[in-house]
Amino acid sequence: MENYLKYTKVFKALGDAKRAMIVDMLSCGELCACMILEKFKISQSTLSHHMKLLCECGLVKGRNEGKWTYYSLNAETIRETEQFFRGITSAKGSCICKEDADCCEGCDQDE
Amino acid sequence: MENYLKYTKVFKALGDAKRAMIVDMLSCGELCACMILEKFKISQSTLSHHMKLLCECGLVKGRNEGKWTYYSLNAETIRETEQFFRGITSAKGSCICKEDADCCEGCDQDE
DNA sequence: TAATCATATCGAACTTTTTAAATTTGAGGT
DNA sequence: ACCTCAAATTTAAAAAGTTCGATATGATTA
Repeated sequence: MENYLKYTKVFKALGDAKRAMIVDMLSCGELCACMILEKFKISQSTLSHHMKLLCECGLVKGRNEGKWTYYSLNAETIRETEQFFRGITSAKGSCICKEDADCCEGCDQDE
Repeated sequence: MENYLKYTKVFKALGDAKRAMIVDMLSCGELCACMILEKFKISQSTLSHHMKLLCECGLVKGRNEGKWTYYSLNAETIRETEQFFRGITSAKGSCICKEDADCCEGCDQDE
């Protein structure tokens, strides 16, 4: 149940084209924030905000080195998210309506 | 590039706990809107709105039968979304920054 | 220890999303 | 034809998200 909390945050993070592109860029390997900034027509503060969201949902890790911050993907969250996605989209997955008939009663509390 | 358009819509749809739960419920098989409504503490109009979003992004299909509307998952979009996710999270995927150095220039136009 | 550079945070404007009540539509049933 | 029921749409209000300029922080450099 608390999985919904965790992974809808990840999906929300990917629900923005720029953030999805940033993830794509990072799939090639670690990048400095300034490198990412060069690729986009956004302000530095906006990028910082996006990176914060990506880090908070666990999809991205940040690492400080002197003045710079290097970002890279978090393989574990990626693996888990793919698993969660499979879980909710296949009958073999968690399938809450089978497990617990009253599962959705409190669903508005976790947002 | 237009993939970002398409799949960030899917992720946005899943970026809401209730909608993710609805998808989970539908993974067990087709359900009538009224059945889904019973599970949630939301109004009929709100559910209708959520179902519209889920259909518009391609994740869910609707089918009318008399007064009722039956919803089911769209296997094709699910498969494609998983592929897209793998694409942007693995170095073997699309990796826009390798393919096109100026790929992100116009990224704010597609939202 | 100032100045500078890379990021982060704050504050405010603007846009989008979420939600529900009220209404409409469209299909049966009486 | 009229009534009823399921679902969609409209409307409006509140909540959340996006963006950027200005400012703060914190590390290197002169």
